[in-house]
Amino acid sequence: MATAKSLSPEAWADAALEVISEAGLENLNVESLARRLGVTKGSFYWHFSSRSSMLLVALARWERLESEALRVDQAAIADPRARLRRLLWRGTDLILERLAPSADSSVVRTLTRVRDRHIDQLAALYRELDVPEGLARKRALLAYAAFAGLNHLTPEDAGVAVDQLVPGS
Amino acid sequence: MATAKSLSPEAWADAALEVISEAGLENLNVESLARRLGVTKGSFYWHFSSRSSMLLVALARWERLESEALRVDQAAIADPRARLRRLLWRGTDLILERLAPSADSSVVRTLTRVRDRHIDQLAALYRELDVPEGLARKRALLAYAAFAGLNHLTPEDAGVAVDQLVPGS
DNA sequence: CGCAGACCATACGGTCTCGTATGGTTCGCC
DNA sequence: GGCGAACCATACGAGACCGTATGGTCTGCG
Repeated sequence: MATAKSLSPEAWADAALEVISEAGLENLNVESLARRLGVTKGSFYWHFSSRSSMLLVALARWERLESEALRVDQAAIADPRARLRRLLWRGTDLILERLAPSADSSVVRTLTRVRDRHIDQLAALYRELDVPEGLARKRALLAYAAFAGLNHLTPEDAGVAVDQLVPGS
Repeated sequence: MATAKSLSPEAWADAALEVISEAGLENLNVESLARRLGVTKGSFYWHFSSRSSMLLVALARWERLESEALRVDQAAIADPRARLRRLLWRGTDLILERLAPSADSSVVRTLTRVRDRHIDQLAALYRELDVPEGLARKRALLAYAAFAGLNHLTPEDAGVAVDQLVPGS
């Protein structure tokens, strides 16, 4: 069974992010999270002072991992068009979608930062694709709106939408 | 004080839709809803058998009102471009946004119907604007993705995004 | 008048979840 | 060997919410 002798805060954060991705933030509760890790609440409240403090750690971890994964992902693609397409598909990230409807202020702050980074990155890509300066940001805004709404379409339809956001394809 | 002598199911449904628009579906609970209407739970459970049955009524009412309001709205605008622009701005409907993250099956069914109507309407408008048949539906899908993601932008940025979805403007 | 039913208040039981209290086990280290 | 801290189990209290039970009030109507 490989009974891991001890749990780290990161293990809890990762499990929390899994739950958020699968069932949304409102279904993230301490006891089911503990069960998922094979322990009980006693363990949770040893590692964290409250549910919300754990959420802070999980959010910070997600922001860091998301940013890093995006960086690596983008760096591995030479063609700007392919890079743009890849970035757009990240709109279907489930955690992003599940976090969006939250009114929690720490969630909102995190999402705002991530959003701004995404928009900036989209604008940079359009500039790299020879879209004139003024238009690049406008295109980025349109692309981001679609990016944020992609999961409301079927994957095939989402593909059709993404295609139209990649110039000359 | 104009103490309304009696409450109708529609009054409950309207109040529920307000709460959903303001605070989301997960914050819609019977007692606070009753307080908003100046009564107690006793009244609620006389009019409805359960919270979920009331939600069904509210959803049906929303779908009907939304559809009717859209029809009237569109019929009053002659220019197809203005009509398209107006339709796109409906993506910022708060109820639509607040309902989207729900996993409730009746909510999902309602939203699917509304979505399909919106996409069809977008496609029809693009055709009316002389966009070739095959492209019209593609444009509609892109427009809908953006439509669904508009509230993730500031109003000004949303305006910039919408502009790019209206041909020849 | 007086009754019946519509409409609402109040009080209660049940469930879920957070957080606390407290006790048990394991492991490094003197 | 024994001590202390890390780590976890178990049991409990508190609050939010759903739904039920039951009783009160008002109104139309025979």
